[in-house]
Amino acid sequence: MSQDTKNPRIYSRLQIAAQLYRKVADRQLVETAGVTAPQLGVLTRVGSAKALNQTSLARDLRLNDSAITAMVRRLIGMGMLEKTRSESDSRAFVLKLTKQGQAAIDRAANQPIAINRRIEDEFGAEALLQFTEKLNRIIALCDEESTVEAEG
Amino acid sequence: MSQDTKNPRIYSRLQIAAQLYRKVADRQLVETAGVTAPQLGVLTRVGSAKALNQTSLARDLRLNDSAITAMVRRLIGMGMLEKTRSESDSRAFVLKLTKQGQAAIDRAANQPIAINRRIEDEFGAEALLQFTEKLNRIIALCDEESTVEAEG
DNA sequence: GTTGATTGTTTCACTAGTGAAGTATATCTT
DNA sequence: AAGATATACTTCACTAGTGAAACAATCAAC
Repeated sequence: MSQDTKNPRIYSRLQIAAQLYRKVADRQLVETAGVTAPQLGVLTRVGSAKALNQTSLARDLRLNDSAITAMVRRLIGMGMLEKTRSESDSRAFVLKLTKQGQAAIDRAANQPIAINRRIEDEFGAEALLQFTEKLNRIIALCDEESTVEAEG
Repeated sequence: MSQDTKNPRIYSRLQIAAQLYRKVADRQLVETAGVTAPQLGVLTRVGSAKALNQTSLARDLRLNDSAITAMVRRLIGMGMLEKTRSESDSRAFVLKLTKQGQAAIDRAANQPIAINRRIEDEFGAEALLQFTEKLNRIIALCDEESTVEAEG
């Protein structure tokens, strides 16, 4: 009835969906691959790049630098990742998968988790595309809104 | 090319959209109302209920109890919320808004934040409805997936 | 070739969430 | 009425993110 019941609906639904999806995906991924979803995201990106540093990784994943610092620390602790000083730039590190890290990616690739399957099947290719299109639109609008604030 | 590029797309887009949306909404809300988006969510729910306890609040917001414990502690510290032992059940607390808490809600209601406006306008009523419908579908599928795991 | 700005990373203090384990009170069951 | 079970809440240890401030290395300008 108030404006409240209209506006927050999309915001809070989005938050709930994202949180729940992460929770379920985490549970299934930890089971099959031994890593969480965000961790797999990092490993995958590192694996598909040659000589990636943390700043680029942050940009790719749209996280800030300190999130990456923490993430990388954890993954190194788990023996999934290695970090060596870059030869060309001695401020930077070069990230590399360990055998274990690669193995985690492989496990995840070989046994795709149920929830992803489920959502894909339910939605179908077209609806999926349409949906991600809208997510991209939201991302773009948030980006605009940020830069407007920063400038104005 | 691999399954990787198809599956994670929706998951990671959803995470990025939710995170970014929260970030921008937080920034704007803190400015206008002096609270974050999750905090406003709690205040709003408390304000619209008569005699709410923490467990019901947790259910309503789809959070677990410990998240509520922490959230409520913060809001009490900010002087937005009050907590008194329930008369009918002495395990439970009854949550109530302070004048300050009500004022925060009012400010948020009177000056709706830009990003919500922006997204609503861009999408239009119908697309918005369709979009939240799909978010609800994801939520439902995650719920199913959880109960399947728990039982099976 | 110093000087100044930019870049890569870390640290710190914070919000916000999860899950497991614990404590107290209520509620059944008999 | 006692004992078992359920409910309300807290605590703890954790993941995952933000933003601001610091530091060192690099790059541009002069």
